[in-house]
Amino acid sequence: MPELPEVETVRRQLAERVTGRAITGLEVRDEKFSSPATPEELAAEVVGRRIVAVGRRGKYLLMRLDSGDDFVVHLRMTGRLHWSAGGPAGDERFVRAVIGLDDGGTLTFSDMRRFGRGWIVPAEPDPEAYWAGRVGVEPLDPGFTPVVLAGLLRGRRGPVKAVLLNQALVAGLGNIYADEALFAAGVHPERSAGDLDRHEVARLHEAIVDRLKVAVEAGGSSIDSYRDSLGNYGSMQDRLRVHLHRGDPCPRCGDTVVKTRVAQRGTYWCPTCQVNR
DNA sequence: CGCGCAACCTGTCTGC
DNA sequence: TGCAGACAGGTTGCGC
Repeated sequence: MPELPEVETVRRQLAERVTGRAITGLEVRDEKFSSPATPEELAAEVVGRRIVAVGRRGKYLLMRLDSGDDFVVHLRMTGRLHWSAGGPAGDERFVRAVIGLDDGGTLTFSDMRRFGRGWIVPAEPDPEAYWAGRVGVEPLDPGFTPVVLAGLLRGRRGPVKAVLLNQALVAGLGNIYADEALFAAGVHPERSAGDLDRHEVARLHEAIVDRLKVAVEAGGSSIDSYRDSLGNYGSMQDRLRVHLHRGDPCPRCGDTVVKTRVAQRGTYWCPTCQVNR
């Protein structure tokens, strides 16, 4: 499922290919894509506009338009944004929207489960107010430090994994990289967030940054449906240490990786390396 | 405010 | 073999 590394991979590819292009058409094939706005309302904001930059906030992909507005796309679980030099691409059954570009290229949004959306965050009056309640610190920005992480964990009694999944606190971690970061840090996913000592917080901070950086370099994890914007697989799925590895030996100690439910999510961890003290 | 949980979807897996 | 139900998980919204 697309998390920060997958969205960042798509962002980099699109930045190279669509920056400077004008949007010549928006064909919405599934009205859920633009909802609650109508397809006509969304098209009115994007058609004729030029894409001046491609950015990212957590798992949100942002195409900055020359109007100053952001055309935001969220892939949710099974969304794909596919760029092609010619016409629409991707699995015809699941194509939800087709964006035409002035060089003849096409961005095709497909999404089996129909959770993904595209919408406008207007430049006025205050886009930051829109993001403030949704996305927290960017874990690959210099502003993400052990002290900042400690502040986010402080006073919270819920499981530390729930904090990592909360986009309003740390932006971009999902179920895959939360599991991987907790394993790399040697922290049990159900540890009460506020109970971590400063050494554990430091290890967790380092693990989050490291796992995300490695995953970005690997082009993300292609589990189930994820492909990048050129239709290629990532390779991080081959380097996951515990996620999806129930029953396999822990790569560190050899004990058996287990799967339980934490924060309403399937959670993979090592009972020896991640002790809930 | 913090936390848990249902809902949104549909293809695939699991168990009887 | 077939079919019902569980499962997958990012985000929103509601209830306590």
